[in-house]
Amino acid sequence: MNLDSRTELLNEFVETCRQAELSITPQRLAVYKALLRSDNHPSPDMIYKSVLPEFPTISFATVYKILETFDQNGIISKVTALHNKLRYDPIKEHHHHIICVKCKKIIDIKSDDLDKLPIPSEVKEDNELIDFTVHFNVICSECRKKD
Amino acid sequence: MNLDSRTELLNEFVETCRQAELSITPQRLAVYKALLRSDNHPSPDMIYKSVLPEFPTISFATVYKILETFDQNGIISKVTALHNKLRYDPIKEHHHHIICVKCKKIIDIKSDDLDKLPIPSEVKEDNELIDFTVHFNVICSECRKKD
DNA sequence: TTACCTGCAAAAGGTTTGCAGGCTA
DNA sequence: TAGCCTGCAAACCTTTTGCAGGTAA
Repeated sequence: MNLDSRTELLNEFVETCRQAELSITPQRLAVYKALLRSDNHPSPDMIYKSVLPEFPTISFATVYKILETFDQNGIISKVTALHNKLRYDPIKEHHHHIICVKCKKIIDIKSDDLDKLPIPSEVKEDNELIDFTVHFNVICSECRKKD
Repeated sequence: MNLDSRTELLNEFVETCRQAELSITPQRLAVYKALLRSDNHPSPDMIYKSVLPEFPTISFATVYKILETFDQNGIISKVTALHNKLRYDPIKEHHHHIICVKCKKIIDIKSDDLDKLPIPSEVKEDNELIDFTVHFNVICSECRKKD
């Protein structure tokens, strides 16, 4: 990432925090900078280690809380909502998933159109493609009712 | 699932086990039947609870081992390879992911074609769509070299 | 000044591992 | 019979929670 776009993103971050009424603490800034620095979809412990040199007193719990806050406010996002539990699929036919980000319910969808989606050349360039699925992240009707 | 297709799948299961030189133990059969019974992409503990009435002595570790074995032999599959660690994405532009199922490396892909994929009507029917991403599950070149 | 935020520590939750004994093929 | 499979228990790893003190606005 070049300097201009980093500065731009940092300004945007400050603006987003103001709008969301989030304090811009040194810890939050450090975590956000670590995220900008990263290029590999970091896990909380990677962020923690990356922040540690410039912030030796930060705690693991704080990193978790900050990341969750950022996610809640649309500043960053989880790569998958299904990170906290192993889920198995017995169906072998090619299909796709609707996933409720709140209750983690998973619904299958079959769609010929989706099955035929264009596979970008970079996918097969260096990798052995096993399969692909489209994940539709939603809030399901039950969870909407609860809010 | 109707009886015919259940019987068919069970026969297929037996055949797959033979080909993979897997013993067909009562425990494995019970777990497989529980998977067929399920319609909600069960987690290991859901499978465990589902098997328990007909198999009160089965252990949690066995369920995990059986599910892993089934996955390794293509009998079932994980809904996401990223279940064992939270991963964050700082990029807000719409994009998609190449995921190595071995080392869990994640690579971004941008593609206008993928962004425009047809969203099945059932997705928006009852749910509030937040976003969607295509997950390309691969074995990356580094991991292939290791094997 | 006040509500929000951090840091510590402990707990919780999910998954993996090692090993001894038992069962399938 | 031999090697694979199970069940138990403990360990491990990640994530969450409660609370007391500190800090941003």
